[in-house]
Amino acid sequence: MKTAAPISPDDAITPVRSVRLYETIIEQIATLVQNGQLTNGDRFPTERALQEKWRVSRPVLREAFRALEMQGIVESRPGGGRYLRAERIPHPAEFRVLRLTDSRETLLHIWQAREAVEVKAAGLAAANASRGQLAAIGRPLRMLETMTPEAYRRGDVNLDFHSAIARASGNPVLEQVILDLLGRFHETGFTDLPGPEDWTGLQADHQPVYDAIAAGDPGAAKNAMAAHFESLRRGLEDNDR
Amino acid sequence: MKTAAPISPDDAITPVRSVRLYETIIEQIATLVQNGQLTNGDRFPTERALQEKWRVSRPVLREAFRALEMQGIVESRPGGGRYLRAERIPHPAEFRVLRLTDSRETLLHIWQAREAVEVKAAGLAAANASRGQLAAIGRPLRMLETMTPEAYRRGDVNLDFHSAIARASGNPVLEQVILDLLGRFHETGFTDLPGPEDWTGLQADHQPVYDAIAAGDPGAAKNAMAAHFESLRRGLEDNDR
DNA sequence: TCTCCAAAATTGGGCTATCCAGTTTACTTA
DNA sequence: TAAGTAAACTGGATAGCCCAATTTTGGAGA
Repeated sequence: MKTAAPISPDDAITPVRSVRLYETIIEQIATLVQNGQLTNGDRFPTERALQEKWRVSRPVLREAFRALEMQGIVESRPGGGRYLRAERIPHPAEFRVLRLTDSRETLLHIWQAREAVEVKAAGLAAANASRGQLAAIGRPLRMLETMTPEAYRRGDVNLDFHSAIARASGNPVLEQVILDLLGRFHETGFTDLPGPEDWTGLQADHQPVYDAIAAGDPGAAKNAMAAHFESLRRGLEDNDR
Repeated sequence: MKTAAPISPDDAITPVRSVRLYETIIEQIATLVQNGQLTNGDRFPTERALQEKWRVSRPVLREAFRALEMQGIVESRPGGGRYLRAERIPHPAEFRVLRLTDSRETLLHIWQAREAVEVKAAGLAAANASRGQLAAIGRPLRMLETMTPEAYRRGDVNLDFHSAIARASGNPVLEQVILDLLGRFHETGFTDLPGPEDWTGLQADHQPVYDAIAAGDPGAAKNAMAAHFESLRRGLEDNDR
């Protein structure tokens, strides 16, 4: 077995991999969207129309749409046409799905990513937060004092605090990234980070962040947020789920 | 219009959406992998064999494999068969790629988000990058020396550099976030950041990042990446697309 | 017996033609 | 004018075919 390929000793050469027709079709669709000829809710031309326009067979067309369909980018309604369900067609590299092999490892990865964006957001929030946004950050902090275990278990308090800061950053892009990561973090089922007993510890972490933002000190805010992530990191590494 | 459906007043009930055949095939494949009948480098049965086994047509089979192929889960070799390129088949929900909904945000917001996450990635890459990953980072750097304006305009060189670092970070979550932001950044049409004339300037920015990663110095790598973002920020603020 | 090479079988890539079941659209009729 | 029905349209799925690339096979020659 393994009669050895004469070329590509350790497949570092790149196997040329001829371009598949369905890939070029996806690019066609992508340019269609980029040019603005098609926007979010729009209906695609019919298979038969596109088949003639791009000179490919229906099966190929369907392969391309299937791939996009599974990404939630297009929606197919039998008898009713196809509809665009995204603002843009992602870059091919983005299609590689995030494969979560080990859930504990994944948790750390999400944590790292969250730290990067949330530290940044804390700094921006300190510089930009309005009165109302500041209040939104302080609210979950005060709720921490008078709270039932069930309410805490729902994890909303912690989530509210972080998403309020994300919003106060004044950067919608950053905010969306943070919200997405928060969502994934909660999906892992890791709702009770510090243990339901020491909310005081959580508050001890959150309070300095709030104070620094309220004081309008970006450097201090970033440090406080970084310290918060650092202090909980150990708990993540030990605790098995 | 809208003769009103007795059920589902505002279609929140779920439109049943009949199951597509290719989806069931993907499930079949998934169980095949789960049962251990197929492991990572293995070769799939042929289209003809599976077609008979599962009683579906070839096009359906191909749609399923295409979808998995685009995720990098299977590899198709014309004349050579199909191969499994993953340890497991992700849950359907995981296939949804991270997509930020609102696309009309300023370049600066994306830039800020990129900085947060890419500086982090640079630090991780310095600590974790393998030989091959380091080579992948250096490659676009060398291409910068001998390049036509057209090739540059395509923006791939810059994109390759940044996505290589993202991958080298060893954090798939971070990588996905970065790829998404890179995609959005390019979508804005802002391909020629520093102007096609001073590639030397771009290289002057990129080189220190590479050097620090190659040296395995996380602190230096983060600083170099931060400097890179800072040096281009002004250009972004002035130039109105 | 072993090596090397060409012919044959295999395999994925792709196309055409056809049928089916929902969905729209258009037209007829009350 | 409104309602109902038939026709046209659209995506879902199949069958069968051809092609090019890759393997496999079977010799022929050393």
